[in-house]
Order: sequence, then C-alpha cells, then structure tokens
Amino acid sequence: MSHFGRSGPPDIKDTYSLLVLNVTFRTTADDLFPLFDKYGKVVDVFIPRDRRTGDSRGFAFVRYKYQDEAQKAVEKLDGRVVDGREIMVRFAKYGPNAERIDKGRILEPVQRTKGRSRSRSPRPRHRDHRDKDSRRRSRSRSRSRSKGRYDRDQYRGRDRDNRHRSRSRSPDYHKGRGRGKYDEDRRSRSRSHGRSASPARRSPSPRRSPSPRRITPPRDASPDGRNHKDRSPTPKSISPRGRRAGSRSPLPRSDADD
DNA sequence: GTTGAGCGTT
Repeated sequence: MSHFGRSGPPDIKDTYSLLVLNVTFRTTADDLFPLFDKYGKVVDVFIPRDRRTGDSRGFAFVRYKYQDEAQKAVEKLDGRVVDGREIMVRFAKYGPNAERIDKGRILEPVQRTKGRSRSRSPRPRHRDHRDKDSRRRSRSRSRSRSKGRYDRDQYRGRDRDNRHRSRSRSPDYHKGRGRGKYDEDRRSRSRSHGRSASPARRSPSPRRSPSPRRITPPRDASPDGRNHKDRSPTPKSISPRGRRAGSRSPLPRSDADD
C-alpha cells in the first residue's frame, strides 16, 4: 500500500482532508499512513512533490473517513515528532481544486458557476492571525523554527527551486508567492535564453526604436520579391534531389520545447 | 548531503 497518490484521487466525496505541515522532506505517505491510521480510518494519504525534483514539499494531506477521527488525529498527531521533526496537523483549508472545505470536508466539487472556473483566489493566507489561534497550541509548544538566524538568507530556502531569477522581486512578493510556484518556473524558463553575464552586451541605441515590429529583418521585406536575387546564396542546395535527401521541410520546425 | 513558508495528484 505504498501507492496512495500514485493512482490519483481515489474518492474525496465524503472524506475529511487533513493538512500535515512541517513534515520532513524524506517522509513518505507510508510513514504517515500507519501513524494517522492508528487514530482513525485513513482513506488516502497524499504528499505533494515537486514537479522537477520530485522531492516532497514538506507537507502532506491525510484524508479521513470521519470528522471525529480526523479531529482526534489532529489533536493527537499535531505536534508529534515524526522523523525527528515536529509536524503540524490541521484540517485542510482548501481542496484539491480550491473547493470549499468545511472542517476538512469538501462541500462542493468545484464552484465553476460563472466565468470564474477554477481560478484560485489569491487570498491572503500568509500567517493568518485568525488561524494562528488554532495552530497556536502547536506553536506554543516549542517550535524551534530555524528562523531568526537568517535575515534574508532564509529566502534561499524557498528560492532554491526558482532561485534562477527571483531576487529582484518585491520585498513583499515572496510573501504572496502563494501557489504560483510552478508559474514562476515556467516564466523563468521562457527567459532563460536571454541570460548573459555581460552587461555591456546590450546596445541601447537611442535612435533605435524599441518597437518590436521594427525588428523585422529586411531580407524578406520585399513583397514584390525583386530582392530575392540578393538572397539566393546556393540554389543548388535546394535542388529537388537535395531536398529529398534531407527530407526536411523548409519551414522552421514548430517545436514548442517549452 | 542541504532547505522550512504553507494547502494537493491520475
């Protein structure tokens, strides 16, 4: 039974999702299953992992069959040291698709009513003062969080995933990073080709218009095609035999590698 | 080998 999140969501129609935070990066669902199953009927245990590295993010989701058992596990396993780390167990706030959850129980599948399909509202979830009351008991214990020693270096921990370029963000951006973790990665990769260590490489000519439409090369700028004589380097290369030999389309491959 | 805010997959 080590394939919980491997087969996707089994059945979350009448289950209560528990969020387990502060779990070690090497803790697997199998390690949490027997731990949570002892306090109730665990229908599923899922640990979100990174898309690139594949490592655990440090939190897991445990779905119980009954709320009373889930509540029991929350009070029992919350603050329990797992793998040498104190975990934090509490009811899930949101569902797998941002559904409305009440005490970890999913009320509706997805509120895809109007034009707003599954747009997860970036609500301020950073250190809620209201939720702090619920998790306060666990924090009051002795959460020796490795914070305090680092001032700005603590970001490197988060930026380790997208530290490629995110240091020029706003000081309050890392706070509201929210769920756009993957989005930042995609955007970063799109710009990963213009990466140069030479600052003088750019030629900021004031006379050159920054208009993107102006960057059109003048080689094929002639609609009448009279200039084609100038750009006929080797007509032999396009010989019928050569094309068949190459068997490659003259059109640039529409490969969207990213 | 590492890290540590927070809410999820086929």
